[in-house]
Amino acid sequence: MAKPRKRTRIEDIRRIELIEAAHRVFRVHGLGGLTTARICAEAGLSPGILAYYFKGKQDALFEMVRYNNRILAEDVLSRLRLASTPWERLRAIVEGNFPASAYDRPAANAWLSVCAAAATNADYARLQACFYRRLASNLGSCLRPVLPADRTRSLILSVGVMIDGLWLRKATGADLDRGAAVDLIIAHLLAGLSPAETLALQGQAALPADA
Amino acid sequence: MAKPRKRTRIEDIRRIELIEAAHRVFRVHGLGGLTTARICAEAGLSPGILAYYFKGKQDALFEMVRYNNRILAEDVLSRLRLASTPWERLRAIVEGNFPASAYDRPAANAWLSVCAAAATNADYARLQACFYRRLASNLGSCLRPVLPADRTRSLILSVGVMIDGLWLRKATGADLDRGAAVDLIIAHLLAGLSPAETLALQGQAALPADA
DNA sequence: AATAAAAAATTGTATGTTCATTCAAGATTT
DNA sequence: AAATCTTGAATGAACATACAATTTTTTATT
Repeated sequence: MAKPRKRTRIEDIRRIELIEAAHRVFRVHGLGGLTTARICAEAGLSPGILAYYFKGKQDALFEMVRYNNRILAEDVLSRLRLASTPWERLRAIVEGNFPASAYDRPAANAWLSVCAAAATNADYARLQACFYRRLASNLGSCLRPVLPADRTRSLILSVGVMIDGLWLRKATGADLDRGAAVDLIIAHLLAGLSPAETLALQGQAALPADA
Repeated sequence: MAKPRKRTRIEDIRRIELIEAAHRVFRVHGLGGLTTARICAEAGLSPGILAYYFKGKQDALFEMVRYNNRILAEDVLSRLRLASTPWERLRAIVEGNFPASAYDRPAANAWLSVCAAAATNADYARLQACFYRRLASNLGSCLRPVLPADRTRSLILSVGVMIDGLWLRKATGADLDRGAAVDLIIAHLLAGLSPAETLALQGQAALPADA
């Protein structure tokens, strides 16, 4: 097998510059308005450069969506590290899905356009599946120790559905802020739990906090 | 003012044929794969004809989305006519938002791509706003007579959010059928209502059924 | 009814635009 | 001077739209 060529410093820098430029354009114009020319212009480079550092537009976009997902995932992770009870972990997961810096209309639209594109783009679909799997796994680790399996499954679904719905509503211009979104989901959780279950979630750390 | 020319029979027929053809292509390929050529081919006509009956592609697409919305709205309406208690009406609204004939992956994707496009297309945005307004108004007419204003508002929001989320999940290929979707929302409603409120909704028709 | 004239409907091609991608040439760094 | 990086223009594909030519339907006239 061919020894993979060691990356130049510049190559790494430019790739990141282009990915971040694409991300900025993406957040404003969505997937539809994302042209190679615009990305390069945003990065302050000439239009041909994109093909030099990426296999093509699709390749660059894919890296950009990964970059976007990583930001979300890290927000959740950093919040999880501060949580000690399952209930705090639950809250951390929900809050992490509405980052203060990203829960706005352009971002919601951008995310929506990726969901729509996932229908015909296997790479996007894979990223999305991975995203959902992580969310389900995170929620499950909080709920499973306290709730019966079917209740756990149903809450994982309904919380996931509400997160999606709240992002979609944001994309349509709904007058919702991060706090309202989180509150709605927390209220939904509380309504679906018995007092005893709530106490169990709040009172004891069913798993080590840094698992 | 000019007397509006009476429409030829053929003109009406062709417009509907083209709209329905567009709708079929739309359901399979989403907004992205919707080209004038494909629409005309699907209708069994030649590529130039679209410009004859519509101002352009955008015009045809707009009519097609309206057509799509009308199908949904009529499903809800016909169910509402059969309902006599507020609870039945509530259920009718929820079920009407997941028509047996349309809650499938292609349709969900198509709908998603319209939501994404609404970000940059004022016409789509207007249709969408109208759609949400009707949903909120329908739900409100059931809940308002029984619940305090803030509870009503919050349930209108959460049910709407769940409907959106369930469609979005469907678009990503989630293994959900119509029944599961409806059940999830009904369960959410029940969890959010006190026994007395549930009884009030089930027991008396707070408004005439055909209002 | 028959026929001619006009209007409407339809076709298929041509045109222009947008955009991703390619590449030869030039600039910069190693 | 060799390797790497960058440019800007050229190429070509996909597509909406415009339109001249042709066919079909309707209307008017005898």
